[in-house]
Amino acid sequence: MDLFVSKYINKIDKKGRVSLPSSFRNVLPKANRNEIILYKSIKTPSIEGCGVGRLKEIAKRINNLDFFSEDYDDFSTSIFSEIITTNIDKEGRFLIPEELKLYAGINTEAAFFGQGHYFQIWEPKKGLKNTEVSRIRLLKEKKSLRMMLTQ
Amino acid sequence: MDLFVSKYINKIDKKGRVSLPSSFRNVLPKANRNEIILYKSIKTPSIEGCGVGRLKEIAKRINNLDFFSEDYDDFSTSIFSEIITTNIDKEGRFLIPEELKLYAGINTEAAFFGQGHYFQIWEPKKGLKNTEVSRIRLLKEKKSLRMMLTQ
DNA sequence: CATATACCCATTGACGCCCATATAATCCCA
DNA sequence: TGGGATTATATGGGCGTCAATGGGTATATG
Repeated sequence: MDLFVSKYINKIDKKGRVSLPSSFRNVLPKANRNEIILYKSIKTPSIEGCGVGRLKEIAKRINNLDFFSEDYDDFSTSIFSEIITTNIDKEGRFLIPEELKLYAGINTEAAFFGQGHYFQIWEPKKGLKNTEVSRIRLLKEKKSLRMMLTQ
Repeated sequence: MDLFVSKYINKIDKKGRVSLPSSFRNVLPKANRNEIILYKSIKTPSIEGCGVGRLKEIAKRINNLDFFSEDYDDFSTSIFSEIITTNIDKEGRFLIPEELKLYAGINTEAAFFGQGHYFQIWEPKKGLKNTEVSRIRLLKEKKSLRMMLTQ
């Protein structure tokens, strides 16, 4: 599987280390399997992460926005200037920078949520709440979640 | 046959393993015959499953949504983070995650129902009950449909 | 020199792999 | 065509490996 899927809740130890779920590590290209990038999610109090290869994709997305719009500046500033690269140790663990932990309200545990080509890291309770709200919003709006899944 | 059809009731052993019915295994592409994805059914207290190929389809579809829209987040959260991939061992067995077993009320036995391009896993009694209710509903609708047509 | 980070090793529990058996299905040949 | 032999499937259990976690120590970096 070459997508980030499922969710995991891992502990943060005294040194601040947390294991990137094994299935997430396997998504990273064999070449750069010991490095990921992290940045603040724009729309939620969470951290987003992915392999370094994904940077190009993000750049493309932003490039597709209207160059003269405020969004363009906002996104490119908030995302690019805030991106942090972090190394994964031999055991598959990495450090979440203090600033990002604060932003996401993370303390002793981190919840990893697969999002396909990237993933999110949440304070567990907030993350689970968010999933629920997301699902309810989709069902309420009668958006065809079912079609997405079954057709 | 490249469709999931028929129904089977299999035991869950002490280790939590259950055999994926042989005919279901044969539906999976030879390439990814040792991995399936599972997720909570939206409308019923059951688990739905299918091969990983479907997941890639879904990923493609979500990726085509506006990256910065709320829908994008909702879909990718509700789908990717809720999907669980699980491996099938040499004997054709797999583990049903605890969370999904709870959702479906499954304990010692699992009932597999073919649904064409995907399948459902039920607590046996609930599953049989559901087929019956389904059948009755269908008959009722047929009846009223016929009345509509002939009156 | 002090703090932070990387590397090494250890522990625990879960999971995958292997082997075994019983029952059912299929085959094959007289 | 009948009946024994072979194969497949569902199931059970032992055991090694790996993932998640904890901690000690070296190294780096300012």
